[in-house]
Amino acid sequence: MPRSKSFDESIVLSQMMNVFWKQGYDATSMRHVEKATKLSAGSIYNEFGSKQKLFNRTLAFYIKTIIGQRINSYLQDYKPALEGVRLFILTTFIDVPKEYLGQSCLLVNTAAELGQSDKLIGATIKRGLKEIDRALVSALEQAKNDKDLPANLDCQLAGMQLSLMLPGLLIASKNKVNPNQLTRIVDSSIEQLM
Amino acid sequence: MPRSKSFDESIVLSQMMNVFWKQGYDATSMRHVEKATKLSAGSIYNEFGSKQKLFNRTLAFYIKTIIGQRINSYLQDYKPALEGVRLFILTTFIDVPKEYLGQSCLLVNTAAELGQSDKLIGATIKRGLKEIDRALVSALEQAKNDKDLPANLDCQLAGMQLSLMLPGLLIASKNKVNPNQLTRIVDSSIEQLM
DNA sequence: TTTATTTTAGAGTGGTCGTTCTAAAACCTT
DNA sequence: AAGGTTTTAGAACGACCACTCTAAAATAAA
Repeated sequence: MPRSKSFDESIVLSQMMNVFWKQGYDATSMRHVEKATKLSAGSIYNEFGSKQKLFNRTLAFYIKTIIGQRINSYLQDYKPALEGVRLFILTTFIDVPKEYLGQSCLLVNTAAELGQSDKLIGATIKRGLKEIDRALVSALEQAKNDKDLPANLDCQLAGMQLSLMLPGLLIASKNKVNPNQLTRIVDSSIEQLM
Repeated sequence: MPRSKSFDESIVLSQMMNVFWKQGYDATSMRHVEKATKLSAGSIYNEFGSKQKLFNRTLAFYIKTIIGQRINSYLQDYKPALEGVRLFILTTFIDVPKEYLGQSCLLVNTAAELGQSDKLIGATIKRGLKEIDRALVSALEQAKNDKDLPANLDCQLAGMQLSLMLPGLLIASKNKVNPNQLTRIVDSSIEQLM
């Protein structure tokens, strides 16, 4: 009978997530990955097949855990729903868990870095972006039901409008624009929906 | 007396611009640059010193020419000013000159790819972003003077809000979101200022 | 035409990339 | 404990990276 694996996959994925998140796809070499996971290249290739597939798995893991958790916290049952929307957006660039601070968002980073140039990864990106969008829209609809937003608001449009701000917020925050200023922009964007 | 150079700098810069614009900084090797400019590595290093400096010069050239031209066309004396603002934003993802189609914006791409990780280039990015912001704000102020925007509008805030949309629009457009939908978002964002 | 100076082409540098290979170590069943 | 199988570590692979070097070609003054 075979020897059993010595590593826990979700731990490894979360270690890889940190490396890719900090440095991006291209700038992260397999040497970096080896170091971060304390596995050797052989084991990694055995398990994941290629750097591309490895990254794709990592990105999917990120969407499921990091983004999924924020969706759960702020866009699922948060009351009032509109405040949840606000917090969801703000937490893209403030109140980031200490260990991830300044790393912005892996999904958006990747969307900007790789775009549709890589088909496999591109599909994962698209799925992630759509997930955010859907959650935002449904939270806005909830807020509309709660009479916090006007009855004639096009939530689909408003949701896309808000999700469209995320990349800009991340880039601005990366370039050291004052977070208070960014918060004011978010607040005023939400107010304009009312 | 020395032999004179056989190339025109602004032609070379515009050739380099195309390569970097299409592929990004990391993905572009000196071989690519050699091929695009039809110069050899030696000449390029003679003239620019390093890949980093070369890219920085190219990015500055892009800001001066491509972005500068769009600022001139739409944010300087365009009447009505508010329509100029609208067109400036829309032309980030539609009506792009054929030869640049689908390349999105080199400045924003770079801001996302390199962020503040490279100091030299980071400074150029910051300068470029600020230039766009300033031009947008002053066009909004013009529109306010023309009574197309309410007198109590905070143009500074509104300008940042609009410029913050640009990265998101580019990423969405890169990921094949319907341009008509994006146009509707831009229009509704501008209407919300009124 | 000669001479001084610069630009040029392109081979060559050491280093790092993603990936593969190999053989020893580790594990589970019998 | 022995045998069969897998995982593992780490060396090794060819390819390509940014960059440098060298010597020939090109130029413009004398």
